[in-house]
Amino acid sequence: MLSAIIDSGGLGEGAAALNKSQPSVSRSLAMLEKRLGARLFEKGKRPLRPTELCQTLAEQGRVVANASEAAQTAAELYSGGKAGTARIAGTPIFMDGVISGMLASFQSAFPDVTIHQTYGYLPELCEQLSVGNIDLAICPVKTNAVPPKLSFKPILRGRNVIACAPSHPLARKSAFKLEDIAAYPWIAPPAGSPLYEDLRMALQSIGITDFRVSFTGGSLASIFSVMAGSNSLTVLPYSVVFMQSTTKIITALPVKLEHPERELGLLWDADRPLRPAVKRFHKFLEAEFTDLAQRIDEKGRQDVWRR
Amino acid sequence: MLSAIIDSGGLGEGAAALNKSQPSVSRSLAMLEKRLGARLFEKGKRPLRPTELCQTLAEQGRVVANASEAAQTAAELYSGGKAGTARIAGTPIFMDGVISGMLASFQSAFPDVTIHQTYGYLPELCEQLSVGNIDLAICPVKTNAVPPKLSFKPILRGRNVIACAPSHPLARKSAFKLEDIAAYPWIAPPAGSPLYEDLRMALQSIGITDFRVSFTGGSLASIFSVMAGSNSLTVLPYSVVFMQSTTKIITALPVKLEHPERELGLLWDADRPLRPAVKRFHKFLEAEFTDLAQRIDEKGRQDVWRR
DNA sequence: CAAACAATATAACTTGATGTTATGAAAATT
DNA sequence: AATTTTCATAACATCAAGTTATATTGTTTG
Repeated sequence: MLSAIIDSGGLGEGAAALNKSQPSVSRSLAMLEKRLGARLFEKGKRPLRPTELCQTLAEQGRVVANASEAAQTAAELYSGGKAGTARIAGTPIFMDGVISGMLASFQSAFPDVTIHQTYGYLPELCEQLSVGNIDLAICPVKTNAVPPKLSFKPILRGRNVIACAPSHPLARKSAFKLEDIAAYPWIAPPAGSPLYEDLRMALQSIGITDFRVSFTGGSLASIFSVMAGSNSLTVLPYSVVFMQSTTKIITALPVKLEHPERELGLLWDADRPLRPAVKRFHKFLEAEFTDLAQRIDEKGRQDVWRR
Repeated sequence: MLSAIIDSGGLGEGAAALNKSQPSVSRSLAMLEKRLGARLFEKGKRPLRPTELCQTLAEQGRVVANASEAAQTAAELYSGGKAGTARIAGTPIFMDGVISGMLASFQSAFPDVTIHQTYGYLPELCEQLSVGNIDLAICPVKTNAVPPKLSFKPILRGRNVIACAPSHPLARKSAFKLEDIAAYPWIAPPAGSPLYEDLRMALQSIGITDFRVSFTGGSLASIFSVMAGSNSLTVLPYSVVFMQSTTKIITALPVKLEHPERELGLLWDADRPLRPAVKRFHKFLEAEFTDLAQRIDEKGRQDVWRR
């Protein structure tokens, strides 16, 4: 109040700056003077002149006002989801292959939001969610088997493809027979992962039951490296392949695999209120994925399901 | 409040630290949470765990609390007269010769009090006081002619002596006749000063009417210098000579001069309330002078008025 | 210097945050 | 399961601080 009066050069204008009425400020001043037992503005001077004590107090007041304002903006940022923390987790391949790219643009849009990322498969994710260690999970889920007590929001239809390096012999042929595929070694996802099951199932669906696994257990980065330096094949979600379309590190073979009955989606604990930053990230992902889904559809029709 | 709760590790103890009741703090917290639309402490956890937002707000709160405390101590220092400003003025010889020494000890006792010192003679001092440019004047005043509208507090009886360097011929004689004095040149105080009148009057009182002025118009420091390098004499308040007794720069001749009908005293505007720092200085000077007066009396009886 | 103007102080009233004590509810501990 | 500790709620009192209307005071001006 004191600094407002001093800076604006009058009691009335100071009051206006504070969004208060003039009498209110006048009385507050009088009360403070009484409490201090000292004048804050010199008596009987009409361009109000602050006393020594008033200057000193006003200085501290400015500090208070600044901190108060900082607190308010902090609270607003937080409430708006523009600041804070979101603890997310998901299956490694999706996180590395799809989410990480979106994270980059989220971070540049909301630099004050801290993202804590961890990895896990469905059972562990559910556990972490209900314990409260994470806020949001991104995970493929069987549509008819959403875990109880958790909310699920599907964001992408699950569609797997056979992936290989762009330099792979099959990738360069315009057409090939399914039997040709069997000749190449396979990179298998980690044994416990749903993708591993997908791999078996997918190959079975196109008649391949006996396949040679040349590499297993690595994360996406390893898979990319191995694939680039060999003629290996693997099964990956098409979204992961799609996200790499600019880098030309990986490509999809035009083979129609059977769809697993799963959808990529967001999971969270229905009982826990989502913090604003989490909500913001949630919304962001949804938007990104609705956009992505459409682009995937188009490109997928061209490249993979063209026959 | 938030930082108190966090630091003391509990709502109840936090309340105690704030000198408030536990329910009061509890409710304030609840209201703030409602206003923010966000929790400040995690739900249903008994060692209360602050949320992210709470930590952020508590940080700003600490800033506010510190500034608030700083303001309080500043106000207390000010009210106690231990901080602030005192604008004082007085006749040059007294200020330089007597007050300056006391100022030193006042400053070391109250380092946060700023002293603004100026010089002037009675009419100007009165003007400055009533205009409000100074808070306190230290000045010899005719006891029966205290200026109207001003308060006066006498602090030292006016007694002038003939002063000279310790090396002066007269100072080394155990006894001398008054006629001997006439032989030496005189240092005269500034023409307008009361001391100049005193000089004339004093010499007249001991029968000297015709005297030679060798130096005039200088401040006390000049007078000391001139006196040290010559056989000059001058008339000074005994208190000024006394204050130099440790430095042995100057000494008083054992000649009884007629007392001027003036007393050194403090002057201030009765209509203006004295600021605490001024009051403090006022009190300090009074104490110093009651002490000084006694010591002066003793030493004066020995050295000057011994016959 | 009185009149006019502008700025501040006061009066009277309302409101809401914050204080209290008493007591209920819920986590944590034994 | 019982006990203890800790926090939340209820009911009420108080006071700072908000309001509008109006008086007072300091400054400016004809």
